[in-house]
Formats: sequence, structure tokens, C-alpha cells
Amino acid sequence: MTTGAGQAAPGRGSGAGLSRSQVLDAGMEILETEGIDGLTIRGLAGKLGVAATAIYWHVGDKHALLDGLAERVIGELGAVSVRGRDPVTRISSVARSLRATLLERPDLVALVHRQGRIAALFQPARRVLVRELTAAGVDGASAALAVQAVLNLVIGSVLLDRQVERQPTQRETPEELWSIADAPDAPELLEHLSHPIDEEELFDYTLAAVVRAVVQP
Amino acid sequence: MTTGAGQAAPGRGSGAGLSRSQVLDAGMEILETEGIDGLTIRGLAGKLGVAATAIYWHVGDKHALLDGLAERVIGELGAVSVRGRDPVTRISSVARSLRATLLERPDLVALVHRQGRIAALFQPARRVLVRELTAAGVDGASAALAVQAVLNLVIGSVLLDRQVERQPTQRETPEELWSIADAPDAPELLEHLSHPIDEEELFDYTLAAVVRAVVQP
DNA sequence: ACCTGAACACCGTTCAAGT
DNA sequence: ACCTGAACACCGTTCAAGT
Repeated sequence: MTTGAGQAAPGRGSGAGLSRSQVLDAGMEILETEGIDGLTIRGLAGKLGVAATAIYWHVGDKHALLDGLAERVIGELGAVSVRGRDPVTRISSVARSLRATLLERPDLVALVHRQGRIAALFQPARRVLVRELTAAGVDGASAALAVQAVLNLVIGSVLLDRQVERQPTQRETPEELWSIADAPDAPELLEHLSHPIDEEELFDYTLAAVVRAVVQP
Repeated sequence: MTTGAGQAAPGRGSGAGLSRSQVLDAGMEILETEGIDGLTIRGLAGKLGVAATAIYWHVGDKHALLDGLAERVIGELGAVSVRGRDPVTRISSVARSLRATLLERPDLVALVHRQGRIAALFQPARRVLVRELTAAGVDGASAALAVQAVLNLVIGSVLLDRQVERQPTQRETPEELWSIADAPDAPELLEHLSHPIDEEELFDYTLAAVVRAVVQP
């Protein structure tokens, strides 16, 4: 009733009756095995043993289907854990745990992003971060800003994960990308530039810089 | 010859002969007017007055077409400008100018992201940042890390632009999202949380924190 | 070398019709 | 209320055939 087409909750199945949640269950399964391109109305209906048009009755069109699935992902992946004693540790732990969770399902996060529901995905983390920042003595406009800064770091890190190296069909090796002219008299830097960076190290580095700036202004 | 299917460069048009670059030109036009979902092989062929199969000859299949278009975007949007005297100002100006350029065409950036070519898009900026950091006395592993940290901020900011508020079909108003329990005794914070944040201010805030951490370790 | 036409195997969506 | 079948208007892609 929140988003779908069916105006009344189907109730507990009257025999062989299909329900909205059963459709979303099956959709979720296809999404995780075949990927988002493998999820089709017809394929979903086939998996459920009904005509394609039955999907329209229970969840609406494809956009509504994706919205419903995004909502599930939000419920499943939005949770965060906090640990540590001082504010800096606790805030960092929220960011790191959320990042770790989301990195296990990058395609599901991409779906939420595609549906424009990232804000909803982050709402639990936002609440926790607000609490921690308040406890650390930060509030007002700078607290609101700080929360979003930390969360942007997380989602940016997840959306860009594994993006860095995928150079399709191109033979641009790192050796070609960087020449001695780019870093004269700095062979060590050149060496580091030509190797893929450790994404977790990068995240921790940036996070530390931001959290430090947030807590001690 | 870099990516496409045609093995020899078509040369200058022999009369009515179609060329790879003409196809990409038309593709680019459709991309900017109709969006990525409006770009189809058949529609592209129709615009050029040829059969759909002619596209396959010149650029290959749809993936190759999108790759070719991404390559164009990389060439057009990758450039950066540097201004300012001190390192902090110059590094920040690179990040801000790149962000501003990319924000004008978020859908084109999304295409580059989709095709896994973000690294290529950022290569010019990387070169400039490496130079500036070296001049500022930063090098080795921390310079490589710092460059990527700044660039991740930029792309994250662009990919998330306008994502924050899009709450589709849902009636979750900010008033419902946040209750007094989330920020007890802090009405000012609550006020800020319920309003959409200024994305540019957020970017500048985070960028300043990172650049500061980078230049003065 | 370059392009067409026909064909195949898919899509999402609508709508009248059934029970 | 719930579901089917047929139909429409699309897709991307392959392949034999033309010039």
C-alpha cells in the first residue's frame, strides 16, 4: 500500500494466491543471482509460474518493482554498529562498519542509488551520527554538515569501489599512463602512482582527516 | 581502430560514406537531448538515415558505442584549470573547477562511471595534482594517496548531486524523518537536519579538511 | 569495404476477457 | 479481487545477400 498498485493488502494467501511480498522475494533472488539486467518482468513471472501481467497487479510496473526492491535493500543494509569509547573512534566505527556492509553488495547499493533512495539508506546512520556528534559537543549547522560529509565519504567509496582499474579493451598500462616527466626526480612517487591504491587505506586516510576536522574545529 | 569494429580508418568520406566519428557525433547528440535511455541503435541509425546494422560496421555493438561516447566525454570534460599562489589554494582550485565542469553534465559523468572509465576521466587532473603536491613538498605513498583522496571527493560529490532529496512517491517529509528524540535540547540542529544541505558548502568543507591534512601532515 | 533486409529472440506495457 | 492471453510497439543482434 505504500508504493504498489494493489490498493488493499492481499492478506494471508487464499490458497494459491500470490502476494506482493512473494513477488519481491523472487525479485530479490533474481537480482542477487542474475544481476539487475537479468531482472525482467517476464522472467520474474516465469519464476513464479504466473503470467507477466500478474506482476503488474501486485507491484505495478518495472519502476515500482525496482522501488520495492530498493526499499528492501534499505531495510537490510541500512543498519549500523557503533563501538569504541571516545567520539572520534565511535564516529569512525560507524562509517567503517557501514562501508563494510555496503561493500559486500555493491550492486544492491547501485540499485538504491539508481532509484534515488540513498538518503533513506543512510537514515539509521544519520541518527547515530547525530547522537555521537552531539555527545562530542558539536551541534547546529556544523553538525548537520559533518554528518553528511562522513556519509558522502562512505557512499563515494562504495560507488567507486573497483572502478579504478577497469580499463576495458584499452592497452593503457600504468607504465604508459605515467611517464618520468610527471614526477621528475621522484621515482618513488612514480612507483606508487603506477600501482593500484589500497582502497581501504584511502578511505581510512580521508575519514581520519574529516573526522579530525569535525570534532576539533 | 582503438576500440571499434572497423579495422581500418574509414578515411575522409568517399561521397556518402558514413564514418565512425559521424556516428559518434550523432550518438552524442542523442545522448544529450534524449538521455541514455533514449539512445538506441535503431534510433541512432534512423537519425543518420541508414539501416540499424550499419552502426555495427562502424562502431560495433551497443557496449562499444557507449565506450566510444565515454571516450569523447573523457576528452571533453577531463580538462582542469589551476589558479592561486599557495599550494592549498591551487590544489583546491583544481578540485573545484573539475567539480564545476562535471556538475554541468551529470548524465555524461554517469555514463563514464557506468563504463568504468572514471580513472581515465581523471587522468589530466591527476597529473596536475601530482605536480602541485610535489611542489608543496609531498611525495611518495602519501602523495599518491592524497591525489586519489581529493579526486574521490570530486566524483563522489558529482555522483551524489541531487540524490539527497529525491524521495519518490513516499510522503516522508523531513518533519517525519526527524523527531525531537533525535536531537534532544538542540532545536537548532533539528532545524538544520530537516532542511536540505548546501552541496557546494558541504564539498568545500570536506575538501578543506582533506587538503589541510594532506599539505600539513 | 560498406550497407541493406529479413529474421530471431527478446523486452515493457495495455487491455479486454475470464473466474 | 485476481489472473490470463493476445496484441502492440519497441529493443539488440546475427547473417546472408547485395554493390
